[in-house]
Amino acid sequence: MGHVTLKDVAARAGVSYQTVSKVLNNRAQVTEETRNRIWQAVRELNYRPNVSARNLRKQASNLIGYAWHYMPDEFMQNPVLDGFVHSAANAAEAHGFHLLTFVADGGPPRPDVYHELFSRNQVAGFLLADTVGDDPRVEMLLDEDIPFVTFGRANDEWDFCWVDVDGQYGLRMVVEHLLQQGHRRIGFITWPEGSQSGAFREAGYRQALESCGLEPDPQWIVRGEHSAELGRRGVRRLLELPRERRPTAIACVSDLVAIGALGAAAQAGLEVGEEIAITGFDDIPLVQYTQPPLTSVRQPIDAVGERVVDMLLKQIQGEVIDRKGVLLQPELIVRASS
Amino acid sequence: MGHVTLKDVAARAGVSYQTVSKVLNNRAQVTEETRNRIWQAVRELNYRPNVSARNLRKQASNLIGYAWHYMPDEFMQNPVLDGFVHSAANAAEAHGFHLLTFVADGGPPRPDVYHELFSRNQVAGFLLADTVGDDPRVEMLLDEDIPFVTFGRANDEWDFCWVDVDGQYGLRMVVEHLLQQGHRRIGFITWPEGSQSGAFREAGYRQALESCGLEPDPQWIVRGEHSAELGRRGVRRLLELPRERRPTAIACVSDLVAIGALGAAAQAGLEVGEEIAITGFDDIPLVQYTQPPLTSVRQPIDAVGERVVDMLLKQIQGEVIDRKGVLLQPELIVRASS
DNA sequence: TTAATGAAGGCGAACGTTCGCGCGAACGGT
DNA sequence: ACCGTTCGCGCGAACGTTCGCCTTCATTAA
Repeated sequence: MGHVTLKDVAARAGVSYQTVSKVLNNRAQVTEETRNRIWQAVRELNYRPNVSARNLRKQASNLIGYAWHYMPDEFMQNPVLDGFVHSAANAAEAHGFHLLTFVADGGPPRPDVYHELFSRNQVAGFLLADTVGDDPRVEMLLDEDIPFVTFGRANDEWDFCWVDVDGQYGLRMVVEHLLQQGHRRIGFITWPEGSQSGAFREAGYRQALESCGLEPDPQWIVRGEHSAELGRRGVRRLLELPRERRPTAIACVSDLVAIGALGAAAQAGLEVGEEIAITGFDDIPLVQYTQPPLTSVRQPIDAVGERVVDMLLKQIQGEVIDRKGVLLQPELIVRASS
Repeated sequence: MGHVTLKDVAARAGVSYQTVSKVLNNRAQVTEETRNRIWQAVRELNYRPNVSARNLRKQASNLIGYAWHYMPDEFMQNPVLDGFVHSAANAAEAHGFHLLTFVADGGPPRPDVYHELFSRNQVAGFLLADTVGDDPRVEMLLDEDIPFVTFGRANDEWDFCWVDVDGQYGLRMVVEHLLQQGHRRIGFITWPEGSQSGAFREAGYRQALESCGLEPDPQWIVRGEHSAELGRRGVRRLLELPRERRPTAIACVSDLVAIGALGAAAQAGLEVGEEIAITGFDDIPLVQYTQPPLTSVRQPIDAVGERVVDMLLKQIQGEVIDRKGVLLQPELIVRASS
């Protein structure tokens, strides 16, 4: 048989199909007995509501759009984002929503892709990751009053919902840990200026040093595009410094960078964890297996997914959001590299 | 203003709304002039069709389900699958379809998740990756006559659509290349018996050796679960063999395994590429940057995505599929490790 | 007895499309 | 002038829901 509809169920239960609908949605005043009859018919016929019909009638959608920002030239996919999508999808499914993922090569997708999806009523809102400072997508979504939540902050002057992990706190923990290990000259290999999360992490680095009365030598900071190569280059450059200014510990802005750094340090004949300390950020699964295992900062990625979906669904349902920005605290994972 | 519907467009163009629909779907007999009027009204009002209404009426869906099989404990995500999803999503979008991704922790999702999604008319069909031999999902989908295509083969006795990369050919190329480099004792580090794609690759390994008159020593084959650790263990074990039986080249079943092998060989004081050859499979982006860069086999992943979507859409539209199984040929990428 | 109350469930309409049929006008041929 | 044909477009219906209102009937209180 083709599709089972409300009418089929109603016929079998001996009621009108609208009543069946009400029972299924718990907004019915019916006797216990008819309710049971209806549920039994539902089970016997294996009825499943038609999503399109429901969405059409309710002028809604049970889909959440997420642009999967794929970069084939990137050396390694971003496990943090993978974890984010996964937890967000899980959280959404718990509320009867699903993730519609669309893709874009190279840069982030153009705002009109979002607009199109929304105005066709295909999705009820969006989740954004890797936003940039003045992200045109955020601007458009805000303008058009389309529900969305970002993972990561953007332009501070815009008033929208975001969830982020406190990178400043994360790096402060890292550096405080290194200081506690006795290190006094601590390098930092990071992204170019202009990166917002880079700036937060750098602030944490400086803050920890300064609260200890130390001023970071400008030469201790090496910048470059996100890659393992940056880590290698950074270590080489830091090791070239004269002995009395040479860092004994190096904090890296990400695990990927730290992996490069690990390699370069080993190549330079240094035993990481003994003669030099190296740390990462993100705690990707790989770093448990590096030689030596890497000290890193774990992002509470499941919590991020839940909060993000929670806020988005509230927006979609038109509720007021009490706290538009949510900052979650990461966790320091100390391993043998420091 | 709220949503612009066909009626709004029709009012502005001075025609009935059904005519607008026909014009937009190119099934109208109308004068050039009214067609233009209608299109102009569409543009002026920025009309976008309502997906739910369309799907409801057409008894269809513009979504393709894909279960994103996430394994947090896995050391490294699978870049091949990422590439697959990306290319499939791209191909789908070119035909007005989108990917609905749902998730499952640990193992593959239960068949009833698929069934549910389909019977609610949420999706029109499915894409499956990492299928296993007697995959219960495949069995169910076949039983229920739900459109789907798999990336990778399953039980040979079932008659369904699949696209796969010829791993046997891939490993034959690898081993032939190694033979050509003068190697005569070639090891193979692979997955446990029972893995289907493992079996194909192993067949290629054997075939190449045998066509050269060599018989593989059983000790040259090391098996274990997919991990970098397997590579390390494999190399150690192979290097323990007496000198005259010790392989001078080692083919690994995947890049991940090869990365472990690379590390263990270096640790044993061997210069990879000179004193020993090591190869991988998949050509993940990372292996361009290993020390030394890894010889690998590149899967034609874009082609896979396109074929898969193509076959699925044909099924959805009820066309007959001429060739149910498609085997695509990979490419050998020779780098310094061999 | 009667009117008010409330519970149980039916009914009509609407959400925005697509699709087949039908109708009037124009047109060409006899 | 008449008839068949084609063109251009309108009309009604249907897809499967949800939602508010209405009807029916039994119960209760005055």
